[in-house]
Amino acid sequence: MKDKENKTTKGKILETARNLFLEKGVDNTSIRDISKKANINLASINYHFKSKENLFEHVLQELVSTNTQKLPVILNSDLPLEEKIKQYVYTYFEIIRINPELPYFIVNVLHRNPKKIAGFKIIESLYNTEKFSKQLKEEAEKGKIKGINPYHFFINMLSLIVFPAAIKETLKNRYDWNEKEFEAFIYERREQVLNLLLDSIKIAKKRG
Amino acid sequence: MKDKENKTTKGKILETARNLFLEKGVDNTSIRDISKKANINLASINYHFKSKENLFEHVLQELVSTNTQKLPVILNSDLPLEEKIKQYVYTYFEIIRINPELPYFIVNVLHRNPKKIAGFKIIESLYNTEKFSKQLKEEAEKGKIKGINPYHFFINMLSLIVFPAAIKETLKNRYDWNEKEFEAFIYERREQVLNLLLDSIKIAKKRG
DNA sequence: GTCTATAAAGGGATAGAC
DNA sequence: GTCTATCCCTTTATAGAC
Repeated sequence: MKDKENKTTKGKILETARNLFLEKGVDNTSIRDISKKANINLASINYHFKSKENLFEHVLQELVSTNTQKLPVILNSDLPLEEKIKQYVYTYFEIIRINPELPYFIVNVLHRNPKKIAGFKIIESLYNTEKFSKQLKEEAEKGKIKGINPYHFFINMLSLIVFPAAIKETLKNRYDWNEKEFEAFIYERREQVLNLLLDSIKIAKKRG
Repeated sequence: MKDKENKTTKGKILETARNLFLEKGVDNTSIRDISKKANINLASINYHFKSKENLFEHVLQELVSTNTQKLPVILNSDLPLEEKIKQYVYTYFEIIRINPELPYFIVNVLHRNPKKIAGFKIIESLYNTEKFSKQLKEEAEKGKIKGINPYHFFINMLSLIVFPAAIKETLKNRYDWNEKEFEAFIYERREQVLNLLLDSIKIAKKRG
């Protein structure tokens, strides 16, 4: 993704702003910081993006659409339930592996201005769970899986995948893990989470 | 808790700062905001707390110790495993019910300065899982529960409990829940999470 | 311990020359 | 489209009178 960035002024501003926003948060990054790091004149940034808030919205749109577009596609696909959950979990873990700062960034901006941000189409689509909910309900009715509140199941998925990444630095500090050790933990966690989720809706087989 | 606040200047500053930090975040709250809302002279705040960062640290200490001190006590108690998990889950949900902004606040400040904050004794104690880990391991060796990586189990607990609260406003917006509906969802979730956690380590009984 | 006043720095944004 | 210069506001923090 970063390699494809065209090196126009606009592109350079977006790239630098994205990196700084992810690293330090939107409110702790000034357009002067961006100006310095990108080597682009301060007034030029305002010329291209009109305001910091507008620049932030562009960065958010680009970040979310580039990184998470696969998730709603999977959720709304016609895949069988188990395969769907597997792909969703694996894809989400891979997104976070590539972009480890994303979970905290999203949690942060969602809280900054919930009404506004939650209304963004691109954010809304992440929580498009209608088809998935219907699928869970139907499979339960067929007796293939345990009955479960689909909202809870979806939020279980989200929580188990996203939260550890959002407190990554704290876990590393607390348990004295270096980056490699943390990565190994997360890699192992991928299977762990998938199994937990699948087991939680699995109906115990009769022995025989 | 809030009722016990003594109405000294220092107490009023702490209370107002806490409310504003929880509501808007530390970086979006100025000491001027605190000054206005508490009706206390700006210079007086700096007289009592020396700097905003120092005030923040006092607020954090007070918030965490007041609200979460029960959690490490439960985790390090001699309760049987199942009862321990139950009390931990229930207590955590109750803490969040009383103080719904706490999860986001903690996630936020943990990320602001991870090295410094994670080093606070009061924060460290929240992640004191040695005794609990040992207990999980021993029960597994006795064949009472499934073997599981204790870190994963602990982080599963944390994630399932804390994350939904950290994105509360987004969930409310997305699914058109009012405060009451969200509370009902979380109340229901409490059982859901507890069962999920207990089931995940339960060994299937042989039929007989 | 509380007040007014102000220093000193940093922030977003724009005017106007090129 | 890019530059310098600057406006104007907010912020943290402190000096010094009371």
